Amino acid sequence: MTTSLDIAKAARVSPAVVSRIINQDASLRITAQTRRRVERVIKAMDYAPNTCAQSLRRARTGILALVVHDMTNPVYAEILAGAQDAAASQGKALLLGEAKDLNNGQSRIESLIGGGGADGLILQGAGTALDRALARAARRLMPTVLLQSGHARDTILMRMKDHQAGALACRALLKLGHRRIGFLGVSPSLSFSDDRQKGWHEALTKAGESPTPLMTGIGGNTCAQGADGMKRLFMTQPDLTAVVVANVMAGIGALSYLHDQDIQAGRDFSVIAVHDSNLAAYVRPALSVVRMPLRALGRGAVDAVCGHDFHANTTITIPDAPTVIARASTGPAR
Amino acid sequence: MTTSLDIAKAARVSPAVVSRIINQDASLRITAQTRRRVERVIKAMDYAPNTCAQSLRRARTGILALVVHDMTNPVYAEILAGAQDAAASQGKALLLGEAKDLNNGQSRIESLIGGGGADGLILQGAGTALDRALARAARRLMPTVLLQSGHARDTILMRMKDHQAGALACRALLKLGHRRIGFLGVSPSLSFSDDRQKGWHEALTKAGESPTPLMTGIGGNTCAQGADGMKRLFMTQPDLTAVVVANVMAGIGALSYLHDQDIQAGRDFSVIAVHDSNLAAYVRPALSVVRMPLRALGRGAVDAVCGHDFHANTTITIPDAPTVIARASTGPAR
DNA sequence: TACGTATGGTAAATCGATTTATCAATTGAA
DNA sequence: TTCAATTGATAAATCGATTTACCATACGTA
Repeated sequence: MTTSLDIAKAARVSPAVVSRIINQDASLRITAQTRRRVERVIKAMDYAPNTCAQSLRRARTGILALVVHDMTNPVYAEILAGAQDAAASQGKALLLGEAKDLNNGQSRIESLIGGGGADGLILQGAGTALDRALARAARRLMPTVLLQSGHARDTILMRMKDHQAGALACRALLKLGHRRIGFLGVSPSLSFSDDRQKGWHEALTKAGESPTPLMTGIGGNTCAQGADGMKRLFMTQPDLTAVVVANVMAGIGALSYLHDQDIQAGRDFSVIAVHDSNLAAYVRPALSVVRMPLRALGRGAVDAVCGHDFHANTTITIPDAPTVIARASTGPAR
Repeated sequence: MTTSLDIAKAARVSPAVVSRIINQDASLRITAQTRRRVERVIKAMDYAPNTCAQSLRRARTGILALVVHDMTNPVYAEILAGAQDAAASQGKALLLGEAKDLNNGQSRIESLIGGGGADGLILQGAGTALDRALARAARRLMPTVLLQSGHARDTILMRMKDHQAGALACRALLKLGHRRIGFLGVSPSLSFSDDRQKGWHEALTKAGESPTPLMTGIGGNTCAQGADGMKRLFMTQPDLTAVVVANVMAGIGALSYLHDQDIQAGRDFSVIAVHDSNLAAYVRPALSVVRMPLRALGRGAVDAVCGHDFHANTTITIPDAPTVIARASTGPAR
């Protein structure tokens, strides 16, 4: 590898000059001639500073670690895309990890986080003991943001308006005349799912209904879980005419179950899910949704971690309001 | 941050001992007592070696760079997941980048790649000038793998059996009695899409048909592009009774178009797409597909990059054969 | 006693870039 | 002419871990 010393020798200057030119040190006074000479050598030898040496010296790497719980899920992929987007504009790179690969400090990403290999950590959907251990290890070293759920001292929790999303979804169905409206959550242990459920509960209550636990079920965040959840919910509560599904993938799964039962979504039964995805628009019947600011969430996390004003032990809620997008899977109650 | 010197002082040994204990140097002879003392201090002070210093000294980082062309696409997300999986078992971490964020060496991920911040590079769907520049910058420094398409000296091209996939899809339709079978590619500039088309072409020709360019169209890799492509294909070639779609997302889009035209997929018209996705099984009608070894592709790329036997300037084809999964979107020709 | 050989460690160079303090030479002013 | 200030750079310390070569001391043996 070409080093700054190689450049320095070839350009007949000291490594200090090379470094200061590359880093645009304004206090460096040299003749235009010398500057040109060095710049020409840098280009000719295709020199790029060794980033490890740089990071060691400067004590920052320009890398942010992001750990997610299943990157193949389009919903989380969207958050990831938002984070990547913001990272790129902040001049940072993203180190990506799967929560399931965490291994008590043995995995490479954990060593990197524990050993100053990243400038910040974003942890999505924290919940397990390993998540907690990672957050604990990171928070002393670098700004740490928990996305959507979880809590640990000295970190920021970043969330969306989940309560409002649940309420909006439910109100959209109420407006169509539905009264018996069920709820399919992601998982009861996840606070954001819980908040959506509370929103649903509140909207129903305000409308004069009395929601019961029997009207709720677990739909997960995959099509398979959603189909299964819909089936179970129907068994316990056959009189429902509509349902709020807390995750769009589960919503698509719910639609598939209805289709297989010859129940026509949008006419015989209504489904609305939380999170948009371009998929929701292309399944048939098209799935009505409450769009959430997923990209903004990812972006916000990166900005918070990079920002000079990192305030630990706070909760940040992305201000963008959830918006209802009515498609064919919702229709008037009969 | 705690350094090895801090540990050394607290345990009354030299930093050399600390390092050699942590790295399990077999040639280190010390009393069990000393070893315990050091280990206790390491644990008590929660010491983790600085990874930048480590990487600088050892000239390897334990990081692999992976640059993709749209991580929100479930198909590429699957490759990503395979890569992450293999990386984790190799004890590596993944640095993730979007091709669209490449910026002529200005982005952080490019500096890292150019400056030895990664041990290898995997570039998915290379095609643009920036892709080429990145591959050129990387290949001297580290093992570089191009996934699915692209070419650059001193790199490995890793691909799947795309020709076979196209042929299998087409043959599945032929077996159902279809003769007028169209093809919706991803983009003509992508070699893997082209190979699938060649497979389709060959299968049709062998069956005694004479495929023409008018029977092909562009479907991209999103639902929107697929719906649009299906529409155009119908306009130019209204006598088709079935179509092979080169990408599953585009396939879902095609289904949506058919639905909106009151054409019942599986009965009036058949659709089979390349790539499985759990979505394909949950749209209605369920989409028939040719499943490709996407995870194996991602895994293979990581293994190739990490392997001791990196042979540049070769093409590796993932041996797993594509398999047809017949669902409801394909049916007998009428 | 003298010599070889384990035993239990340590000293110091090194990886490559950054950065502060410093220095020689030149210019300008009094 | 002499002192101060500016110009155009450089020397050397530093970041933190790794690793090679080496060094005391104690032990066993002839």
